[in-house]
Amino acid sequence: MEKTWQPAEREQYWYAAWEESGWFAPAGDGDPYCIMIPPPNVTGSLHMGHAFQDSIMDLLIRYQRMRGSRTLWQMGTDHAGIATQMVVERQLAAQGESRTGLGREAFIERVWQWKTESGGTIAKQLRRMGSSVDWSRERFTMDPGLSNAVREVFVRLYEEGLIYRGKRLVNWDPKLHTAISDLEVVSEEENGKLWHFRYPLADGSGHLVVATTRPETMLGDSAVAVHPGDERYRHLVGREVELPLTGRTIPVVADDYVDPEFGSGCVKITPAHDFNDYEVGMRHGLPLINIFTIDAAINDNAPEAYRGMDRYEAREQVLKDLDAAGLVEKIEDHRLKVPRGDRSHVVVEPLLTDQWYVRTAPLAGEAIRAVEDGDIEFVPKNWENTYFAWMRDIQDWCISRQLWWGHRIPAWYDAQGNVYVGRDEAEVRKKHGLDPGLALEQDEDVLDTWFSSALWTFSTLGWPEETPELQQFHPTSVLVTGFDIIFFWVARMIMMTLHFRRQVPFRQVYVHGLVRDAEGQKMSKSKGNVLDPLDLIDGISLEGLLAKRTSNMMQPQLAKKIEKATRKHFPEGIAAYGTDALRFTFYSLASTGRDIKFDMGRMEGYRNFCNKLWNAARYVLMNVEGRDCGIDSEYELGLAERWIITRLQDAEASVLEGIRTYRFDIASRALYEFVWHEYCDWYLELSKPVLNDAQAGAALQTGTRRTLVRVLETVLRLAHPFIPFITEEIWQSVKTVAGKDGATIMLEPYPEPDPGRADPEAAADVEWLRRIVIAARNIRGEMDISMARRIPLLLRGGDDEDRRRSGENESFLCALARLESIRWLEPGETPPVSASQPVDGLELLVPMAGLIDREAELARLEKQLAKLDRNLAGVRGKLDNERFVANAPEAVVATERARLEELELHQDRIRAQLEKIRSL
RNA sequence: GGGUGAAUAGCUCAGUUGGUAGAGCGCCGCCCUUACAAGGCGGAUGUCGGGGGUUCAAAUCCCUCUUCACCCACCA
Repeated sequence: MEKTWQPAEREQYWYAAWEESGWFAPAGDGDPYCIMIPPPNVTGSLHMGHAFQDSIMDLLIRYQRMRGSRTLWQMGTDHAGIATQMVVERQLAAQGESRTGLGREAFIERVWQWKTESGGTIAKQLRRMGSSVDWSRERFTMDPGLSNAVREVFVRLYEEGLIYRGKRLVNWDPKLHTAISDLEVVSEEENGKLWHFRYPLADGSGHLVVATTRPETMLGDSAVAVHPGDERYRHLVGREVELPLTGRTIPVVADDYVDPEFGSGCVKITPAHDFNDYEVGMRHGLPLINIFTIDAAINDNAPEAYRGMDRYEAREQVLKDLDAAGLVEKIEDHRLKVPRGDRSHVVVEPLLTDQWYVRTAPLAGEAIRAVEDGDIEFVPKNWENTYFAWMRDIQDWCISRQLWWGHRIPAWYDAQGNVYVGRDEAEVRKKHGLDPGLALEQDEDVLDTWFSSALWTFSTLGWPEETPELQQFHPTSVLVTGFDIIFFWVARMIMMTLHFRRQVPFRQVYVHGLVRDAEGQKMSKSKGNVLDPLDLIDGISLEGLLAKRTSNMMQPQLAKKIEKATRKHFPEGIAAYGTDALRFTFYSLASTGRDIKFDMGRMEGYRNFCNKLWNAARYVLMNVEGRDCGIDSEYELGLAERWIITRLQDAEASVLEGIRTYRFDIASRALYEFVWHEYCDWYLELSKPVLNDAQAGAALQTGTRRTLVRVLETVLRLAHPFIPFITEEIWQSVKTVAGKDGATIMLEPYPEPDPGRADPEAAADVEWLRRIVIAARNIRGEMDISMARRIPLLLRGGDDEDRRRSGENESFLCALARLESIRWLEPGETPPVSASQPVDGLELLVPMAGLIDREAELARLEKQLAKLDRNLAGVRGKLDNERFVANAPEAVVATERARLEELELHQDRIRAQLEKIRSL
């Protein structure tokens, strides 16, 4: 084995080997276990969020596979309607072409072409993460099977009256020229103004004042509303006002919607361009005057002077004109929420259009109940509240998009505008008995991407066919996802699946946090703080990283700032840490549901951990290869062996519990702790005196070798779901000496703790041993005595148990504390002047002659004494409190009493030592 | 306006049913002791955001306040 673990070549080698062997596919006849991958954008690339999420899923999958479950990790990608269409449109624009120029068919052809070109990226990257997805079953939301499922669902919902078409006010994205759902609108507070305008009363008897944040919409006003109880304006209700600049008059209406406290208490009502005003308009039978084109420019319904102007241009003009007419009362600064499209980032416009909707309320009831009844369980549980809150107030879902890339809506129109819905045109004609000569046009629109995603758990398994996979793997076991798509995806999957399968889509939803940068900022291209998981795996130079972060920027002016920050955080670029280190970092940071700040320091630590494991394996092999490891021969387990086996059972139990409860931080810490601080720090050290002692019995040495190998082999299996590559690499080297002959660690059984193998006495003895060694090392360390120098140790006090233990473990003590000798003081014997350290009832003494500096020892003892005094004060405080003694459980009081005794003993000893040394 | 989460060592974070505050990184010493310097050994470091309360005992339970983050909601 090399001196350090070199992930670069070996990781890719092993992944290819696993994949070629077909080991990722479901196998065996164990209980089915299935995870559906949240389908990444087919043309996208892996970001830290994916890497995190995929690491978690792969851990669960590998764990289940090793346990013997029939395990399926269903792979697939999403066509990502808007996102993908935007990318291709941008490419076209760069070549001087356009979507509309190409025409629908050619454009879609181009998108498919782009999918073929770039569609492999994410798959390649997933492989680098070690993700053991079943590639043979890979699906795409627009492949024939899934498209069929989409049509089936649409038609059935339509026939059940759960899908309808209607002219409604929707969120319109004027840049992308499509409707978007409420969820795709993000509102942020921005600085704006509140303009107060005077609208003259039609009879010339004065005016009223309206306040607005959007002056240009006044061109579409069809009323002014006041609160019915507002005394100031009661007399105006029912009268008419002149709508400036338009030559129209509009009524004053009374409506509860108005807040008399806000602004002037009069609200201009623009039913075609504001959701609230729309409602008010409906209540009062007001006309809807749409003044915007699909670009949000002024259309022909507005006065001629404004036609063709962009909305912001129109705003300026309206303001100018109103000002000229002397109708501007005042202008105030105002913070307002501005709704923007989550993709285009332009301000969305409420616009009256024909769209398709899913009636969600009837679907929501079951979906709520499934979670209430525990058929679906969120982890952590508090996300259920978020889910409930949204589901109980759910709005109909606008599913049509005016895009070209996506599932075309299976609806056809005749020249009269009659709608026919069916799986295809032939079915429509047949079902409705339409004349073959009747011309039908299919709906131009496509479905919201999330519509097909909502069917993901069952469409990927072959629905509407009742396939064996569907039978076996549905409901799936757990959904691993981010909280940001609970509404977009999780809730809709639950509704659709319950409706069409009468089954939940998954039994658990594990909701993980967001991966943020070291400063807690969201990673985004525009902030230039994005980390590419592959750069962490393979490493990247500073120049490479800078180039990556500052190329193709939407806002090139930020490049300087990004460069500066990047130079600060990564002055030497990024080292190659390997996939295992990255994965382990994710696990260790994945505590319950909170966001994680990605910390390079931690990753370095876990890279070192991999290396530690690697070197432990080197040590083991070095001592074991070609020797008898007791696989089929006589062996004897010494104290250290019985202890490490005991600790291994504990570690296994902790790791399992961590995985079972989705506490990957706990599981990974248990592994780290065991490997580094038990196995390496102590057991490997304890094995040395045995293996190097010519006097030691052969059976004991065999038992030691056996245990070295077997514990290592078990730890590799225990760690494999976390760090698959290095464990496979090492396992291949140790499997033979460990008496194993499997082809791969990934199909070996997962370790299970066996309480019967625990040996509490051995555990206690080694615990004692550790304390003695640490105490001796403490004297050494504090006194700066080199490890090269062996020191004599004197023991005083203690009981028979202490004598037994020291007698049985002399060679361990000498080896680990680098002792020259151990000697018990005879009762009444006066020891030489020594440095000392109490351990329970025992006192360790190291003669000072030639070794220890008087002043240094005095300082050390003073320090210890001060610490003891603090502890003693605490304990005495408790025991002097009568109420504590009276009320606390006896066991707690007893512990404190014992502790007091011990502390006092130590205090006496240290005082005696101090006196003795001072008197020198 | 509602809701959620967070605040613990210089940094990133654990802390299970209340019972002596922990890890990693960083820091300070000493060590190239043949598995590992990506290492070993030893060490220092906290009014557990503030204030109340319950209790013999609170990082932990209750109330309240402050700060930060996020989610939802129609205030022109």
